[in-house]
Amino acid sequence: MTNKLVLIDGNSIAYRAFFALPLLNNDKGVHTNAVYGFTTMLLKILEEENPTHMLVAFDAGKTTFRHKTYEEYKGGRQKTPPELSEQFSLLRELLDNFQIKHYELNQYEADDIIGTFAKRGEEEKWEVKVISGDRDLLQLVSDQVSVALTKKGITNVETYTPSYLEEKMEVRADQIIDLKALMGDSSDNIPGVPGVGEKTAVKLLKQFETLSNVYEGLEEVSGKKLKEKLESNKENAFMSKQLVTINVDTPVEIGLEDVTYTGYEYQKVSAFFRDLGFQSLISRIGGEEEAEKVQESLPELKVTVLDEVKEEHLSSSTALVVEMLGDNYHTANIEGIGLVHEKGAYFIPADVAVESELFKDWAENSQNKKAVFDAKKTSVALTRHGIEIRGIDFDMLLASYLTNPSENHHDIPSISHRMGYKEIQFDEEVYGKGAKMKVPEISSLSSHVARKANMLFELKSVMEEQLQSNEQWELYDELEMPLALILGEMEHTGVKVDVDRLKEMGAELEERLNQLEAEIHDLAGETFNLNSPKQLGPILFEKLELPVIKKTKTGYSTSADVLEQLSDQHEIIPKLLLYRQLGKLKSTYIEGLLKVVHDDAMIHTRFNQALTQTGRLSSTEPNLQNIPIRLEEGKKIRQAFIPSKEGWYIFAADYSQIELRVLAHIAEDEKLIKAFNDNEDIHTQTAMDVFHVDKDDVTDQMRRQAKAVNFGIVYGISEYGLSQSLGISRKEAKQFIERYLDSYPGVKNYMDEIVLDAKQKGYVTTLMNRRRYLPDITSRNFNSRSFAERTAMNTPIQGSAADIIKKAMVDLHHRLEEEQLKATLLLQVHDELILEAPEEELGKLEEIVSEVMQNTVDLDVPLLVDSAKGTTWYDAK
DNA sequence: CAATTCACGC
DNA sequence: GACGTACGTGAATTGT
Repeated sequence: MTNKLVLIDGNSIAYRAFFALPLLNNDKGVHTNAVYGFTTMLLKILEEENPTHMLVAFDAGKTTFRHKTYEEYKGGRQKTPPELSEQFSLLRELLDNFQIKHYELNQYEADDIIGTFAKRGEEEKWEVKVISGDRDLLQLVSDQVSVALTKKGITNVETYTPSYLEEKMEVRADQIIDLKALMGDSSDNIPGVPGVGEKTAVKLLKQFETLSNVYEGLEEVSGKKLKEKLESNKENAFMSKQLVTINVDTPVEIGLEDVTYTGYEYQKVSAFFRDLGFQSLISRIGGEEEAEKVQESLPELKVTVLDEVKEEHLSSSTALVVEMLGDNYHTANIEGIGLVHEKGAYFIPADVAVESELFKDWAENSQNKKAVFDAKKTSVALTRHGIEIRGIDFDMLLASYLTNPSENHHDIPSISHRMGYKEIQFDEEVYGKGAKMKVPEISSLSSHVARKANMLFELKSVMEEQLQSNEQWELYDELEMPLALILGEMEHTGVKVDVDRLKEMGAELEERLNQLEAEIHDLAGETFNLNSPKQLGPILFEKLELPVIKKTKTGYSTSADVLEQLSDQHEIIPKLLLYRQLGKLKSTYIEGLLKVVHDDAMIHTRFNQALTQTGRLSSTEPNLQNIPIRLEEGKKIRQAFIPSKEGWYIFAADYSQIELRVLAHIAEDEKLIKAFNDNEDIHTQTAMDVFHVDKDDVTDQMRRQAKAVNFGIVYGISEYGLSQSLGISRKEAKQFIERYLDSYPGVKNYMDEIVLDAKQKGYVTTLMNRRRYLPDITSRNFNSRSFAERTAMNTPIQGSAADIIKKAMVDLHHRLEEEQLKATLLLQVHDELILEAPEEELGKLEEIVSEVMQNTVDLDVPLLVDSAKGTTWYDAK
C-alpha cells in the first residue's frame, strides 16, 4: 500500500474558518470560531483521506525571503484581527492533541514548506494531497499531487487534479506560475502586468505556452495596447513570476519520517474539546470502543467494593458520592455510594449502604465531615432512604458555581479536567446518553464513582482557597450552603396538587379549544395544524393577505405581538390569540403538571441553585416559577395548588419593588432613596421626574411608560428592547433613558462607574460578593460590548436582590425552627416566598415572615413585604 | 435528537 | 450605521 501525505496550509484554513463562522465565544470569553472550523475541517480530512503522513504548515513572522525581492510583497494587507491571532496558539494545541505535526520556518511561508514536502512525497511516489484556500498552490498539481481548495464555507472543497485543472482553468498546472506572473495578485500585492487579467493571460499562454515565450515572440502578440503593456512591464512580470513561485527546496529541518501520522488518542482530544466547549464534536469522534479503551488506560485507583460496611471503611473526614443515573433525584435510584478518605477508596452498592445501620449512624453524625458534589441532591436522595445526612462541609457544585458562574458544566469530571486532573471519565462515556444510558458492570461503576469521590477529596482545599481569595467564603458558607439544604427540604416536602381540579380545568379547556379550532378553520376556509407557525403563516399572510409585520429565519412570524397588531384586521386573529393562550394553559400547565404529579398528589420540583448568571434560582420538572398570574384564565391554575394538610393554608409573601430599591441603595441616588423612604408609588414618581409634572398631572400613559423604563433598568434591556415594549422608535426610547438618567444623577453615576469598574476588574459583584465575569466588556464588537455593559449595570441589581431573598430564606428557616412553628417553606419565585401553615399559626407567621424578610439586610431604603393567605395558591393574594 | 418558534413567569 | 438585543423552562412542530 502506498503512503498518503496530507499537507495543510494552516494559516489559510484558519483564516477561512475565522471568516466563515460567527465570532464564537466560549464561556471563558475565548474566541474559538477559527479553531472550531479548523477542527471540523481536520475531522473531515481524517475521515476521508486516511493519511499515513500529515503536516500542517504555518507562516512564520512578517518578513520572508520574498521581501528581499520585492519590499511591498503582501503590502496593504489588513492586519490579522486580534480575535484570530489569539487563536493560533489554541490551534497548535489542537494539533498536538491530535498528534499531528505542525511546522513553520523563519523567512518562509507555509506554501514553501508545503511545496517542499509535496515534492519530496512525489519523489517517493506517494500520494500527496494539499489543502488550502490559496490558489497559488495549484502550481503543485501533478499526477501524484492533488490540491483541494476550500470553496464557500470550510468543509466544502474542490479538488484539483491535472485533468480537472486543465478543464477548469484552461491552462496546465505547469503554467500556473506564468499565469500568475501575468495576472498579478492584488491580495499579495503582486503587480503582474497591469491591464492583463485572467482572460488575457490564459489567451497568451494558450498561444505561447510560457511567459518566456510570450516575451520572445512579443511581435506576434495581437493588439497594440497589449504589446505596449507587456513591453513596459517586462521586469514586473518576471519579478512576479519569482514571487509566486513556491520554493520546493526550502531548508526544512524535518523530513518525511517526522510527519508520520498514526492516529490520535480519543481521551486527549475529547478532553481538549470539552475544555473548549466543543460538545458537538465530542460525540462526533466518540465511539463506545474508544470509551472502553480509555478506561483501560486510566491510571490505577484501588477501589474496594464492600458487601458489608465496617468501622474501618468510615472516617470523620470523607469525600462522599451518592451516585444516581438521570437527573431527577426525586425518583432516580441510587446506584451506589463512593467513599474516599485517608484509608482508601470504597464503593458501597446501594442496597448494602441503605441497609447498614453503621452507615446511617455515620452519615447522620454531624461530627463526620463530608465533602460532596451537590449537597441538595445528596441529602434529598438519602432522605428518601431514611438517612438524614449531617456534617456536609464542602459542596463542589456550589464552590464551582460561585467561583465561575459562567461555566456551563459543573460536574465532577468537567471541573476536574479544568483543574488539570484528567484521570476521570465523563458520565456520558461511562453510562452513555439518552435512550442508551445504562448502568455498566460493577467494576466500571465502582471505579468511576470512586474516581469522582477521589476528585472531591483532592480538590476540596484548592477550591476552598479560591473562595477565600475571592472573598466569597461567607457567600458560600453562610448563604449558599445552608440554602442548599433548605431547598432540599422544600423540594422533598413538595407541593400538594388538586388533581381533580386540574383535570376539570383541562376538560373545560379542551372543549373551548375544539370550538375555537373549528371556528378558525372555518374562517380560514381550510383545516390545518393550528400549532404550526409554518402552516399558519401562509394562511394569514398569503391566503387572507394580512400585512406582514415581521419575518423569522424560516418564514412569517406569527408571534403574539405580531398578531396583536393585526387584531382588528380580521376576526380570525383574536380567536387565534385566544387559542394560543388556552392551548398553552392546557399543554404546559394542565397536562405538563399532571405528568409530574406523584401518586400521593404531590409535586416535587427541583431548584437549580447553580445555573443562572445572576444568582437567581431556576426550577424544573416542573417549573413552578412560571405558573400563570397575569391573566385571569391562567391564574386559575393556581387554584390547583393547595395545602398538604387539612386545615392548613397557603401563605405567600413578596418583596415590593425589590430590584429598584436595591438600585436606589447601591447607586446611592438621593432622589430614589427619598421616594422609597416616603413610600411613593415608584412608577408615578418616575413619571413625575422624567416628564417634569406634578403628581396629579401624571397620566396613565405616562405612568405606563415610566414603568417600562423602570422595567428596562431592572432587566438591563437595550434601547431597542424598550422601544419594542413601548411600541415607540429607538430614538424616542433613547430619549426616555436619557431623561431618566438626567432625573436620577446618582443612578447615572452608578451606571458609568460600574461599567468602568467591570472593564478594569473583568467582573462585577453583588451585595454579597457574588461575581459575574464580563470578558466581552472590552470587545471591539459593538453588540458584544453593549450587551456586556448592560449586564454590568443589571447584574449587581438583580443579583443583589437574589442574594437578599436567599438570605431571607436562610433566616426564615432558622426562625421557624426557633419558634417551633409547623409552618414550612414550599417555593421561592424570585421575589416571593410561598409557605404552608396551620391556621393557628397564620397570625404569628405574618408577623415573622415580614419581619425577617424586611430586616435580613439593612439598606438605605426600607424593604416592603406584602403577604397574604388563602386555601389555595390562587387565594393567597 | 436537535433546532425553531412560541409563551409563561420575574 | 450595523449588529440583534433580560433570564429562565417547556411544549409543539419539523427535519435529520
